[in-house]
Amino acid sequence: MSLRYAILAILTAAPLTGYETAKRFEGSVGHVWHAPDSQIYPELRRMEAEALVEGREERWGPKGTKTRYYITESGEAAFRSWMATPLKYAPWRDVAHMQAAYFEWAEPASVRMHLEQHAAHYTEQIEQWSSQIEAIRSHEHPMIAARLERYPAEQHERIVAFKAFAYEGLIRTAQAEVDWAHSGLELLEQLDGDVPVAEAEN
Amino acid sequence: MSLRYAILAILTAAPLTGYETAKRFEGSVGHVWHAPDSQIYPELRRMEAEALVEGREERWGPKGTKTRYYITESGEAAFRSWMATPLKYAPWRDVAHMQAAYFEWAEPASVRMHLEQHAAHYTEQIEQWSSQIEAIRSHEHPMIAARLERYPAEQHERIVAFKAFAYEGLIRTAQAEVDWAHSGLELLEQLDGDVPVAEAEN
DNA sequence: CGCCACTAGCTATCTACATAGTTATTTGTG
DNA sequence: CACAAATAACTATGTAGATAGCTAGTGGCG
Repeated sequence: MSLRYAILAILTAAPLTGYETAKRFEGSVGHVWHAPDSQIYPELRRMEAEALVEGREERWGPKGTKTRYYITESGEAAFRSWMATPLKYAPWRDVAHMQAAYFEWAEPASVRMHLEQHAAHYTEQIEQWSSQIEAIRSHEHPMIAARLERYPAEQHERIVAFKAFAYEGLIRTAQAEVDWAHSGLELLEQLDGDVPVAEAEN
Repeated sequence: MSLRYAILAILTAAPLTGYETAKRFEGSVGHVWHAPDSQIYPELRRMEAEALVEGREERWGPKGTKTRYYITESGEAAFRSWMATPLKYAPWRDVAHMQAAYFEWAEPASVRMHLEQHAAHYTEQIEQWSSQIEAIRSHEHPMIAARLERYPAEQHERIVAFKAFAYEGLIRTAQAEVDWAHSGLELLEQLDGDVPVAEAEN
């Protein structure tokens, strides 16, 4: 159900075609929420059936047509109501930590590989999120620019502040993952001394 | 596919019936990995078909029978091979942070509710994981005790260290979530001054 | 002896999501 | 003009997982 609200959220900034929506989920929004186009097209049609969005046919060249989806009053209301409802937190499921609990079954070199991979993955995420924050704060981010144009100036501070805040949270948790991986590498050295770099299996 | 390896992991400590396996995923293991019994029974049968586990029929009272699953050589090999293979990190999908990015659509009281809920949720998780760590370090944890009995004393340190390490990672990230929520409450006060507690919708 | 909680095992349905296609049109490049 | 790349929209299949149900035997208690 969250995909629906993610779509409503980006449609509050600008009306989009299915294709454009999918591109958003591949690009900037994809750093926070990911969805393939095969989910987006049917979801948009379901949302239209429920009158949360309105699809308007547009000419596309001499022969083709495309549908641009506009958020409706009742779509905005649904989004607002979701924003006022407590989230339910899903039961835990984290492969990396589950696997770490059984590291005694891995070669020390594999443990090192996993921990280095973990740190590298989250370090890269931090870099991407950080550059998103910069673009948001400077209003250079195209989605933010489009959004700010639609809303009165007195709301701009809030809009920018909350978006930056969301990304800051992702960075905080990612940093905790990196720190954890590093502390794991220290633990590994303590247990086994200098561990060689793994040769990859597969 | 990860459920399969989570099951193999706990079967390395002791052979279990489907029912016992499901109970593990409700209880202590459930703090790291969750799965309902409706997934576990068919998965165990698939694993038996692939010879990763061996099911042995046991008498259960005068009339009933139950099946106890034992990990096989090839099951251990599959687990070890998984432990040597790099994980693939799934694309990001986090409802709480996605929602936070659009907090300008919520009443200040709702924002406060969400942030307080977020902090409370992860604070509770931290408490549960902390008590797990204590039980692991003191060898009081029943799963750990069973496991240590099966493995030679020189491996005990590794087994305990990695399990505690895994939980420490969960605690670190959860603490980052709590800190983030608190920084959000500060931001909210900065933007709106004193915000009243929300009345729940629904 | 009747009742109930627990143990045991299983099924059915639905949604979310991943993966991997297909078709056709437009637009820019050599 | 041929061709590639991008745009647009859609489908099909499979797995993971959530939710909710079912049947039936066991063992203890009043």
